[in-house]
Order: sequence, then C-alpha cells, then structure tokens
Amino acid sequence: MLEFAILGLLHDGPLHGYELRKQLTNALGIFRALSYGSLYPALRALVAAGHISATAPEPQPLAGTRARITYQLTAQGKEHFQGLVREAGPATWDDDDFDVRLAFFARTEAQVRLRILEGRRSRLEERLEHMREAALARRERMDSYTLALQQHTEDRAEREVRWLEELITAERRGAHPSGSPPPREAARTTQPRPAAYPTSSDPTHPQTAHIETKE
Amino acid sequence: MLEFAILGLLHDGPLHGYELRKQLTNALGIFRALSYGSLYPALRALVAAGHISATAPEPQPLAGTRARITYQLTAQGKEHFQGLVREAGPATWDDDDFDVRLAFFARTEAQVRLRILEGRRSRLEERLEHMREAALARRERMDSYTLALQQHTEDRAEREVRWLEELITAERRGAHPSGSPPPREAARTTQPRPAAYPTSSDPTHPQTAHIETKE
DNA sequence: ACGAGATATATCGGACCGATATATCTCACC
DNA sequence: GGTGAGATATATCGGTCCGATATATCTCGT
Repeated sequence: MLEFAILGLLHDGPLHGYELRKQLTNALGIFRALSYGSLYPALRALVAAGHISATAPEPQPLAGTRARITYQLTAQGKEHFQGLVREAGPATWDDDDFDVRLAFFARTEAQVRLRILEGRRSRLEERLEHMREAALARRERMDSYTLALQQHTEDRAEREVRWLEELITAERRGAHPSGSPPPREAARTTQPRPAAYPTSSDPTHPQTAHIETKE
Repeated sequence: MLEFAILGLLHDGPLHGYELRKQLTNALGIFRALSYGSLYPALRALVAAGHISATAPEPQPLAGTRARITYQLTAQGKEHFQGLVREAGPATWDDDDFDVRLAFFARTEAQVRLRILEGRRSRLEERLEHMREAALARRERMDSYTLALQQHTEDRAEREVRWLEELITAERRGAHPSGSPPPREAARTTQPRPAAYPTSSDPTHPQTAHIETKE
C-alpha cells in the first residue's frame, strides 16, 4: 500500500523523502503520520526493484538545506503502478486502503473506480448489518458508553454509505475526473438534492463482488 | 493495547481464545478483525506475566467442541489493568486506542474518562485545523476525488467533535457509569433500515465550525 | 458416507508505527 | 557573537498487529 502511494505521488514529479512524507501525511491526508521507519525502507525497495531511481545525494546542497536524495519514477515504475491500480482486490475495501485508492482515482480507469466504490459500499453494509445484529443480541448487557460508541460508529458508517452512493451515481453519470466535481457531502445548508440515492440504473444488486464473510 | 482489551474483557468472566476474539471483534466493535496471530501470542505473554491464568486443555471436552483453553483474570491482572487504565497518555487519543478505551469506560474513573474525552477532542481539533490549512494551500491543484474525500473526512471529524462535546457535557454533569445514559447520537433506535435520505434531526448547528475551545 | 462449515488453537512473514539518532542550516534573541 | 530552538533531511530498531495458512474436532444436511 505504501509503495502504491509512493508511486502514485511520484507521477507529479520527482521528490525527496522528507517532502514525499509531508505530501502523504498532510496533503493527501492518508497515513495519519507516516513513519520514516516505513518510508525509507520502502524507497530503497522500490529503487532495488527498478520502479524508481534515486539521484545521488546532491554534491552541492543549495542554500538552506541538507543534501538530499531525490527520487523519480521510471518507465517501469509507471507500468507497475498501472498494474497495481487494476488489481483492485478485497483488500481495497478496507478503511486505509480505500482512502489511498481514492486519492489516486484521477489515475484510475472509470471501470475500476466503480468497482472500488461499490466494493467499499458492500463492505460497509456488511459491517453495518453485522454490527446491528451484534448490538441487538446484547442490548441488555451494554453500558451507556459502549452504547454511545456503538451508535456513533453506526451513524458514521451510514453516512459513508450515503456519501458513496452519491459518488457512485456521479460516476455512472460519467463525471469526468477533471470535469464536474462530485457531490460535496450533501452541504446540508438547504438544497433538497433530488435523486441522490439509488434509482434507475440500479438493476438489483449492482455488485456480485461479495467476498466471503468471516464468522 | 491488545493486552489492555483482553484484560478488560476478562473482567466479565473467564473465556477461551476463540470466544474472546469474537467479543473483541464483533461485540465491542474494536479491532476490525482481530488476528489470531496477535491474540494467541498476547494470551501467552499475559500468562507468562501472571496477569491471567490458563486452565489446562479440558481433559474431557464437552459434547460439541474441541478441547479449549480457558483464561481468567488473576488478582495481579486486575491490579495491572487498573494501572493501565490510569495511564491515559497521548497514545490514547489515537483512533483505535480511543475506541478501546471508551469500551472500558465503565471500569474507568470519572476523572480519567474526562481526560481521555478532552484529549481526544483536542487531537481531532488539531487534525481538523491542519487539514484545513493543507487544503487551502493546494485547493487549486486538487482533483475532484481528492476534494470529495477531503470534505468527507472533514465532515466526519466535525461530527465526532460534536459527539465528544455531548459526552463531555454529560460527564461533567455527573452522569454515572450505570446511571443515566449519555446522549445517543440523534437516537434512532433500531429501525430495520432507515432509508438513505438526509436525516435532518440534528439539533446542533448544521455547519459552522465552532472550533475555538482548545485548551 | 461424505463434505461443508462452525469451533478451536497455533505459527509465520510482512506491513507499518514510534522512538530515537544523526547532521545541517536558519533565525530569533540576548 | 554566541547560543539554542526549530525546520530540514536521512536512517535504524524494536514492537504491534495483520493476513494467510495449517491443524484438528465436532455437527448437520443430503
């Protein structure tokens, strides 16, 4: 996943480790606080694999900075990234992975985008159903804190499902990456927002993805 | 963290590994899908430390199950847990850790509860501020997907802050662990599947980030 | 009688974090 | 002019937890 993110970011131009980390942490918001203990080894591995190339530590550091090593994508790395993008498997529906995938949607084919969004939605719906069952089964023995947490988590999941629904609708309608912007979280100031939920073009159950549910 | 959760759960009575995992994963909702690769080693470590004790694999397995090893809390383990509960440090404000802590609030002193809730709130507020700055700095170069994600994440964080605010208020008012229940997130108890439309039952201000109350 | 599936314990490699060490440069402040 | 806080930058290490996999036993439907 980290390697995927690095390759994705380097599409925008060469970067050195420190800056790369900032982008991944702050800018993209993915990786709450990416550790150098993950980053530098990953960079070395990518160099070893030939997916990126490293410039030797700058001989004459420009004013204001220590010598740095700049990394850039190789042709092979670009290819590898495209391969990874297409491999949108079950792991992709997970919380962290999903965010990273979404961050590089602009470089992802529409077909794959839809698959990821729908996979994520199914995943959340499964989780929700599961949560509700479990909650029902022990609603007696729950202290108020657990209950509060349970409800907040449930609410959050429901919201995300709705958000995904909007993204999916927009996607199907053919909103281009740099064209019209996807919905902005229901801006609940007003605006009834007609037809923002499932509707036509939704045969039955859109996806058959459905990964084996554990327990 | 895992050890903390195990010790916490075992307060309710002895359990064997398989069941313990179910409780941690499904019931408490913490640990999306706790791995046995974490659980069993953790159990052994806890036994070695004397915090829990293990019954030898049942000599005569009752009908219907394979022989199992049952674990129960020792007096020392109980003590250790109390020590951990009081050590509510910065690590506690993190997403996963916070959920686990909250799950055992019923066994946590009011003073510590408040500290955790407020710490969590500050953390979220910092993160929010940081996100907004970063977003502002590169609002030009953001594709629509990144923007959508950014906004959804922001919205989710705002909501959690509001939720925390309610919990904190309730806590200060002195809602006792087994007494009056804390606020329940716009209560919508059960209800099979509340169709996906914007619930406008939000009493608090819809938008407007009132993020000033940092300490 | 047979296989699918739940119950149950266990191990292994790998991904990522958190703390720490290190070096260099800038800038505020006294 | 000296000192120290803080940003920039690379690096390593131990630890925690995940994901896949192996194993054995019992139940139940067909």
